[in-house]
Order: sequence, then structure tokens, then C-alpha cells
Amino acid sequence: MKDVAKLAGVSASTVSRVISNDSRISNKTKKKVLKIMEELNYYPNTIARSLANNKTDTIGVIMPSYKEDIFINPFFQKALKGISLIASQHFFDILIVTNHKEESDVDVLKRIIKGKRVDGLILTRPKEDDGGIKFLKENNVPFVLIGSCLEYDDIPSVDNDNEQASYDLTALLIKKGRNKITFIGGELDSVVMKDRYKGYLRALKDYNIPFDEDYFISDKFLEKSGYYLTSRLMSLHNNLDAIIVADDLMSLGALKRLKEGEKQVPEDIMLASFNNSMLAKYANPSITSIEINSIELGRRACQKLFDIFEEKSRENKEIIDYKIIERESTSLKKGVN
Amino acid sequence: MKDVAKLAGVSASTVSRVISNDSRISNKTKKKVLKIMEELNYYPNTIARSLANNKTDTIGVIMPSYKEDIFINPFFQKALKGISLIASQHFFDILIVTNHKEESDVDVLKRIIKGKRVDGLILTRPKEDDGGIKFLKENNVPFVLIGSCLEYDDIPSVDNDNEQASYDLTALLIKKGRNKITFIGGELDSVVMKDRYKGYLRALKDYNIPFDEDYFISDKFLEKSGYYLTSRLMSLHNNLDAIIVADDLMSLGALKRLKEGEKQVPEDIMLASFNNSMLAKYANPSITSIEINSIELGRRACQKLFDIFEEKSRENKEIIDYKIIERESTSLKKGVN
DNA sequence: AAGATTAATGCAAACGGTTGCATTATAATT
DNA sequence: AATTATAATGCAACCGTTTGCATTAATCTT
Repeated sequence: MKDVAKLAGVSASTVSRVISNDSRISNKTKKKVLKIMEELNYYPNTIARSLANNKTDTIGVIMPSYKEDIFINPFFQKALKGISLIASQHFFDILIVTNHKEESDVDVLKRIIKGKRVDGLILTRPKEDDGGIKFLKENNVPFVLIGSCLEYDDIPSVDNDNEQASYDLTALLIKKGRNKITFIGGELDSVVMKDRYKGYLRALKDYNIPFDEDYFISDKFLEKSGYYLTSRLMSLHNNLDAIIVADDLMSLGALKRLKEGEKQVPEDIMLASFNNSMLAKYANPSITSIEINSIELGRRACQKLFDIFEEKSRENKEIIDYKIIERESTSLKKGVN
Repeated sequence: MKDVAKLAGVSASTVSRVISNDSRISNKTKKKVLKIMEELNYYPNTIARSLANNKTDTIGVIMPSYKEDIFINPFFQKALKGISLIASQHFFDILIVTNHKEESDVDVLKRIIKGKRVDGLILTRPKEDDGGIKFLKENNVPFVLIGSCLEYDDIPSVDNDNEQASYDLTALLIKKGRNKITFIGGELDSVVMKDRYKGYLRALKDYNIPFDEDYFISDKFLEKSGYYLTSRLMSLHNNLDAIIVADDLMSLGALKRLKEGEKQVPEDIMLASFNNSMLAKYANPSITSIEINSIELGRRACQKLFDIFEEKSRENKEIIDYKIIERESTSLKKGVN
């Protein structure tokens, strides 16, 4: 910067003001300084700027148990894409925050925040707060949650209405004339899963469809879970006519089992699922699934974070639309896709 | 830091030395200072440290045309996961570098590097250099390429041997008795695609299998491209018995067309593809595909970057193993998966 | 016990910018 | 033309660390 200042015959302050587009600098000097900057191939040191003005132009993104995630959830990538789209419009970059070695989830937050590495955070925490949210609240850190948090309902967040989505999916099956509708769930400790369970029950109740305790069973989000849980359902109920599955991957397992059991999908048993991955689209038959629009989720979360920066007040909790993508697995007339 | 220093009755330098674990500090004071740090809930300002010692403990990751990528390539996420695994072991974080608004790909590099935001970069550039690589070389920036670059063969990189992979896949089909082997490619401007074409040709030649100009056709990496290119192949050659497809998504399109044409896979026509996504695994029939191990690609790239930091010399170019995952689409005996 | 080593700590100048306030140049007013 | 208002620039302190060198404390020699 000094070099630029010297060559342009001005002070460093002036150069600084040109960089930050200060209105008080005359057009003449601005042009001159910009020319010199160009000539010298000068770019300001971002780190030094950050130190001086306590701003990093960076947002941190924290993913849930990113390291452990054995099966790689496409949600991550889509949300990240949405986030990055908005961030880049605001000239911000994205720091992927990862636990260093043995570091706990709370410690990593403290390190990043107290270390002043980011201006704000986007996090995804489907479960209960482990102390991280508390820490962020106490320290007035701008942050947005993708998903929900049981302990606090006053934190800025974007989420799907998972309960309603599940309700709609159940209602769809009911309207197609099904009345032994079972549900294969994933890990039960997530809020998402609990909401889906609720929505399912509510729909059954609203439409006066019988519910039996063992209509609802669950296990991990794996294909094989889908497979063997379907086995169990089939042995428990010889006349079930619909299965809702918590994830497309699981639904493939279910589908496999149904085919082995000589059950026709959708004729004998209809299948519907969540997350609308490629797998649902390209399965045979293709599977009706809930599109949760992860890109939009990321986009809106990031937008919300900038709203917080700019102190625009908005709804604390934003609900993102989902869509039911109807496919062959719930359509009796052939050829629908 | 000053507060810590005062409370501990030492100077700021001493606190700093405790943080960086300087051997000259006595155990007694070290323990004392650490206790105070704990009590005050002190974490050092990362930005200030970076400014002072010109190190960010951050690596930048640049993805190819990340913004434009309409269909979201799972490669990104897997590579990122591999990178993050290694980075966190070294107490590094990851900056996702995105083009700000109208910013060009070269400009974003300049901004990040001259702005001293990262200690090194990992990039993925399947095409020719747009000036970015040149810039990085000229400025002695530590960086590793995932993929290859035509103009320079002396830059640190990790890559698959795409040529050999394609050779092997072709040879597999030949060994299964096929001798009208066609190839449906993706975008031709990528080095990856060119290498695959070469490998395919080399295998045909080695095994004395005839090649016809129009055995090889290509278009975008889309399902519908796979569909209509297969149509074309079928109309051009009524006795083709194998198709190699550049990507699983395209192969689904191909599969659909073959089924419509009443062709049995694998009996009439065998199908083999690249990238081994979930789609290949769960297609019906399941599709033989090349697993390129993207996580490992990311991991090794990151490892290589740290080797450069530590000035360990290594092979400049590292080749990552691929695997052929054989599935139903190339297996005449039933039941193989 | 005095001098010589060695270990532990402190001082102060960086690192490369930003910014409140003072100052100077320019324009407006009478 | 002198006075005042306003626009443009410079000065210098500051952001929170690190680190070379100087200094002081502790230990070792003989």
C-alpha cells in the first residue's frame, strides 16, 4: 500500500479510502490511485483489513457431524451451493469449519468465533443443543440455523415444515384409496423424524384411518434397513397397501424386498419417500418423493444471515416450501413420470 | 491477551509464547498462564496471528465453474470430504473460494492469494489453463491440482489414470466376447474425456477389434444425451453389442433407450460406465462402472499440499487407483451384483 | 563467591491496513 | 477580497498478535 501511496503521491490513508470507496476522495485522485494499483498489481491484504476493521467478509458453515457422515448426504452440497450463491453476491467467502482432531463441537465454535475468523455462521443441527447454540446466543454471534432446535424457538432459522410434508404424503396415499399405511423411519433422535411421525399420525387421524402401534418401525438411514424393515412389515401385516419411507435410499431397499415378495408397486403396495434424490427419479418404478429444495434452504439461510448483519428485522423462523414429486410408485395409470 | 498477561503477572510476549508452545517458557509460568487463559475464556485472535506471522492455517479450495454446475456433481462433495479429513488433522480450516459477482476465475485467485487469505490452494481444472495456473506458478504459491493440466506437466497434482481406466473397461468388454464396442462421450473439451477416448482406442487396437469413425459420439453429460446418442448408435449399427458411457447419468438414458428398443442388457448389448455413482449401483440392471475414489483424490491432494508446505519432495504427479465395479450390465450369469 | 553460562522473560518494533481528528485546498458567500 | 463553509487529504494511533534482541534470573564452574 505504501508503494502505491508513494507512486501516486498521496498518503496511505487516501489509498485506503480509495479501496473502501470513501465518498470524500476526489475523482481525480481516485482515478490516479486506481491506475497505480493496477500497474503495481496491488491487492489489499485481507487479513490486515480484517484486523483493523474487525470484519472478515467471511461466513462460516458448520455441518452436522461432517466427519462421521459415512454415507454422504447430498443435502450438504446443495445447501452449500445455495449459501455460496448468496454469499458471492455480497462479496463474501465461505469458511468450512471442521473439528480439529479431538476438538469438540462446542470448542470449534469458540475457536472460530473468539478467533474472529468469521462475521457470522450458518449451522445445521437437527438434534438437541450441545451447548453451541447457547454459546452463540450469549455472545451475540450472528447465526442462522438450517433446521430447528428444540430448546430455543427464538433463533433465526430456516426449515421445512416436515410435519406438514409428512401429512400431505400420507393424505396423498389415503386419497388414492389406501388404508393400511405403514411408515419406515430413520434415526429417531432427529427432530425431522419426530415431525414426520407426527404429520403421519395427524393425517391418519383426520381421515379416520386406523393406526396400529407396529405400523411405524425404524432404523438407520440405510438401504438394508429399508429392506429388512419391509420384511418385518410384510410378516406382521399381510394386507398392507402402502409404505412411507423416510429416505430414498431406504426406499430402494424396501422396493427390492417388495419385488422379491412378488408385490406389485404401485398396484399392491404404494411407496412414497422423502428427499427426492436422483435415486427416486431413476428407480424402477420411479418413486414418489418429497423434494425439500436444499439449495433454496441454503440460499434463504444465507440471505437471512445478511439480513441480520444489516439489522433488517424479519420473521425469525422461515419455512421453505417442499413439493411432492409424484411418480410411478403411487400412480395406478401407467406411464406417469 | 493483555488481560491474561496482567492477571498472570507476565508480559504479552510470554503469553504469546505459551500459545505457540515455545520451549523457552518455564513450566511454572506456562501452567499459570494456561490457567488464566482458561479462567478468562481466552482464545487468541486468529486474524491478528495471521497478520503477524504471515500464516493463515487455512487452505483454499476452488471448484471448477462451481456456480454454473447445473447438475451437482457428487465428486465435489467427496473430494471436499477427503480434503477436510486431512486438513483437520493438521489443524487447518478450509476456505471455499467463490467468484464474487462478475469476478473472473483469474481475478478470484489473485484476490485470495495477494490478499493472503490462504497458505495454499487445491484446485480442480479439467480444461486448459486460463491464466490461473500461470499466475500461481509465477508467484510461488503452494498448490495442488486435482486433475491434469495440458500446458504444464511439472505441477503437483493427483489424478486418475483415465486413459488406463478406459482401456481396462474396453478390454473387459472385449474379453466378454464383444467386438462392436461403441463409446458415448461427454463434453469433449475436458482432458478427462480425451484420455478416455485414447484408452478406448488403444484397447481396440491391442485386441484387434475393428473401429469405425462413428462408434464414438458425444454430447453433454446429461441423461437425455445418453438417450438420444444411443438412438443414433442403434440406427447406425444394427449389430452393436456393447456401449461404454462417459457417466452414470448418461448411461441411464442409454439404458432407457435400449429397453425401448427391446434390447436385453447385458445379453444383447453390454453397458459400462464411469464414476460409479449410486445411480449405477441401483439401476436395473445395475451398471458396471469405474469407481474413481473421489474421497481419496481429495485426501491425497491435501496430503500433497502439506508435503509442499513442509518441503518434503515427492513425485509431482500422483496417480490414484480406480476400480472397475462389475455389475449386471456386463455379467451374463444372473445374480451378480 | 565471583564470573561465566544458560534459561526465562520483557521491550518495542513490526505485520498492513483503518479511521477520528486536524489540517489544508477549494468553493461559496457577502 | 476577506470570511466562511465545505471538500479533500494527511497524521498518527490503533487493531491483537509475533519475534529479534536486550535484559534479568538461575545455574554451573572452579
